[in-house]
Amino acid sequence: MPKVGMEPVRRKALVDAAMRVIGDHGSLTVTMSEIAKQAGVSPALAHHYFGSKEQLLIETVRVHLQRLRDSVVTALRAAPTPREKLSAVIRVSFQADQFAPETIAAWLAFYAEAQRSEETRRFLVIYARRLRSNLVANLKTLCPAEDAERIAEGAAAMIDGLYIRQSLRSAPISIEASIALTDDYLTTHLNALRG
Amino acid sequence: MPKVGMEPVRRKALVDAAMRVIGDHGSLTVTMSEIAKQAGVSPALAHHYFGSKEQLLIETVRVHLQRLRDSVVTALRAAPTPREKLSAVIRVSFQADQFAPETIAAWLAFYAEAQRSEETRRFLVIYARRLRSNLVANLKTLCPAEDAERIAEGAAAMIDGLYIRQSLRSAPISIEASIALTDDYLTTHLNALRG
DNA sequence: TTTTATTGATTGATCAGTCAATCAAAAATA
DNA sequence: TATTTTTGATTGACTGATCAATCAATAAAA
Repeated sequence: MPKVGMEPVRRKALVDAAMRVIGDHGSLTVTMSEIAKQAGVSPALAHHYFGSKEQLLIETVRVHLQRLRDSVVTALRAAPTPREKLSAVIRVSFQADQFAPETIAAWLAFYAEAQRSEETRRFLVIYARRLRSNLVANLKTLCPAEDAERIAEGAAAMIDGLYIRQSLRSAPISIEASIALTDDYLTTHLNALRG
Repeated sequence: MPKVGMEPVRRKALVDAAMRVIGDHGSLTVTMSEIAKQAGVSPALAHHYFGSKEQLLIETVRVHLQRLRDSVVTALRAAPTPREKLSAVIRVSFQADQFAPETIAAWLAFYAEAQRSEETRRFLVIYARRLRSNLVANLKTLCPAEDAERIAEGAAAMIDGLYIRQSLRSAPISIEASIALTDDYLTTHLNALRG
């Protein structure tokens, strides 16, 4: 059985398994056994590669935020104009896989975890900053800097809010509607500035 | 020591203690011992009155949502016009005690818990519906019903989003700024409808 | 032989929940 | 009023379950 070079394979499998289990469970109070089982290995192996449960969870946040970041970068490259880049940022936030109930449940759990884990908090802060800075940078080409900051703050809040509200699954709003609502926010406020 | 009629006193003390411990801890993974200690009683007594940890936590959500509701009702009564009622709803959401880091941490934990506890989820759904319906009712007097629904959705999302973003404590935005941002959202969108 | 991958078995800690016992106020009774 | 009974309040000690983490052992590749 034992083949050399399994480490990266196992690490990826465990990180993916963690995300899935956390999403299903809707909480970070998952056991190493559950995660390991989902990844098809023994709990001991998970400890072998990650040292502790906390490290595995931190790595899970890190990897998934990295993937999200890659999506944003790709989407930004594909959008030619600032206004289209703004829409692209919004669209990525509401991508199908991001909007899946288990994904939202997992992110929610990470937000809660950030209250205790400084490292988790750091990752989420970086994500929040990046979202904001992407919005501000493109807004600045369309309106004064001061307004750009304010509108970005509102848009970021709306994205996070729409996202969180999905987690309750009451009056669930579609991906399209969420995108439209946020996009409309930008359009209306930019128009208001022109008088 | 033992006096009769302690039950309501103890229940309140335990519910308040739970909220405080959860807020400090930033998570629902708190022990009955911690809560009981904070309330100044033995863990056994907490079990005596609430039966289980889950019941105590559910009661904690219920009580605090009830208090929030009372604040809203009072604020709505005091506001004379629909437009002022809208601002009142927004203002209550960002009240000083609501905006305290521990309070936000606690609500975040409850949102996460709602993924698993059907009863917790029910309470939060009711809160979300009530917020939405308060907004819609007053917006309808100022614009067509269809627009009212849309604007309410956006405002509710923005409120939740601004709230959640405070939990990361990065680029923290003041109470006043949060209120202003949300209020501005309403004003701008209502104006846009008038052409 | 040395190194890497892997696991079963075990340990130690933590915790929710239980229970029997205690204490004092209130109610009933003499 | 004095005495007994009942009841609510309260806790310390205990139990059983869960789980993260460890470790020694095994198996295969290098």
